[in-house]
Amino acid sequence: MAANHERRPTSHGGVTDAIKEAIIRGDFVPGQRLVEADLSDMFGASRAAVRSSLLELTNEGLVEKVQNRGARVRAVSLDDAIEISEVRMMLEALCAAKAAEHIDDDGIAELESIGERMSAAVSAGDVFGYSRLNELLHRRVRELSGQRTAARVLDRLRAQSVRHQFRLATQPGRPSVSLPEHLAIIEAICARDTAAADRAARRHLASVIDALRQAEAAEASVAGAG
Amino acid sequence: MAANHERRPTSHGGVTDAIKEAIIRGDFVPGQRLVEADLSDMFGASRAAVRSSLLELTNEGLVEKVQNRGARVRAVSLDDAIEISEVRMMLEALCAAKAAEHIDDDGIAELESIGERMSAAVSAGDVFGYSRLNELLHRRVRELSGQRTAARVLDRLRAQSVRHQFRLATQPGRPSVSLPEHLAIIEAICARDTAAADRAARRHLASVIDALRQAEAAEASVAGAG
DNA sequence: GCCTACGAGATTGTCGCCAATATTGTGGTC
DNA sequence: GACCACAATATTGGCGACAATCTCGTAGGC
Repeated sequence: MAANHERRPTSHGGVTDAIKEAIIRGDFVPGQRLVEADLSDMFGASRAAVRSSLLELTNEGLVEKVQNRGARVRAVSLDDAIEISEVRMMLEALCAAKAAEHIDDDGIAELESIGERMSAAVSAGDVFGYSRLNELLHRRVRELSGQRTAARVLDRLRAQSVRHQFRLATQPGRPSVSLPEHLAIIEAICARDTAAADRAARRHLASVIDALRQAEAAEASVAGAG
Repeated sequence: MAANHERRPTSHGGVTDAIKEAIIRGDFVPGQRLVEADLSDMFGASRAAVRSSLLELTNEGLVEKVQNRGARVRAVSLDDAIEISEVRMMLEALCAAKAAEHIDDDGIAELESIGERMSAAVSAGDVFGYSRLNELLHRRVRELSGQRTAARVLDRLRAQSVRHQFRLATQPGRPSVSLPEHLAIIEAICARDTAAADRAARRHLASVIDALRQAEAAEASVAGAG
């Protein structure tokens, strides 16, 4: 298993999405070589299509290419993840504030529904469901903000850091820390309080960075002890 | 002049840079169609090279491609420019704060030198020189911050908005508004005052957004009167 | 006179081949 | 026994040609 990339997208966009998904899902691990001919067989596309897809994904920060030495899945270090989270802190705060400004009644109902489902998922210990709601919440806030420039950047950064994101989500005790932060963001946006939304988003991302730093420290001590 | 794109880069990177420069310099105007065969002749490269360059520049937000309908130079609207400036406000503030944290004596000397030259350029009415120093200052702050993720994003956004940037710079009276803002950023960073650097960068970008909005209003009234 | 269907030209999308470069394995020499 | 030069292989980079698609002009029909 872990490999059912046997569609026939043939064309550029399809191959790009397929490879992107495979990287995000973890079918291709960080550092793994991506040989054009192999991908070409795997997805049933021409080498040219694979080639342009690889170029596009390089621009998105998901793969790294070296002249005449091929492409590999980009390995996002913990330092990179922290940098990404710092940028996200700024931009998610911007989007949260904008969302608070522009939100309508339908949006409020939707966000509140997401909040309730998140609480339920955490109560039920449904880590995976909570993780998906987490992603949904962040995406909806980005969309509701109407700030497409920031949304595009955040999309890319999120794709780059899914692995760290997921590791954090499965960390024991993490959901009970992040849930109230998420609820605070929802509450602020639904109250149309831009300043509070900004602060809540900042606090949440600061907490993410803290958690990453702790993971870094834990890993270092394990490495030292092992 | 306005057209001496007759190098022979042949390879991908060279063509990409050449087209990018041509767009940034204004040799290709917003909305202009970019026909692959024409570019291929113009730069002496194969169509495949031009093609991959166009794809890369699409990802950078400098050109827009439509399926089977070709590529055009992206026309960045005033609304787009304001969005971009909003994102820049967040990220330049982050970089300024980080720069204030990490800066060493050499960096301080360099920034102060840039500040002095900016003052001199404004005194002398050297708009073009001031504009170049402006870009230099922002770039050095990005680099000194050590935040490569933010720096990469800012690089792209800046390339997208050069046209608006330039129009602002040539607006009469604008330098005397932006100079003290720039000097405040330099002073805060050199004093290693992260909070002040953050505020100064925010204030500067807020002023840019204001200027853009005024340009929007002025244009609307001209359009209404004409 | 206007609308629709068709066709010629232009432009992009895709593919397979060949050359250039890096990597790996082998043999020889000190 | 280890190091270096060289050749074989694997992989990427670049190019030209062909097919698919779109645009625009033209002719025919209502």
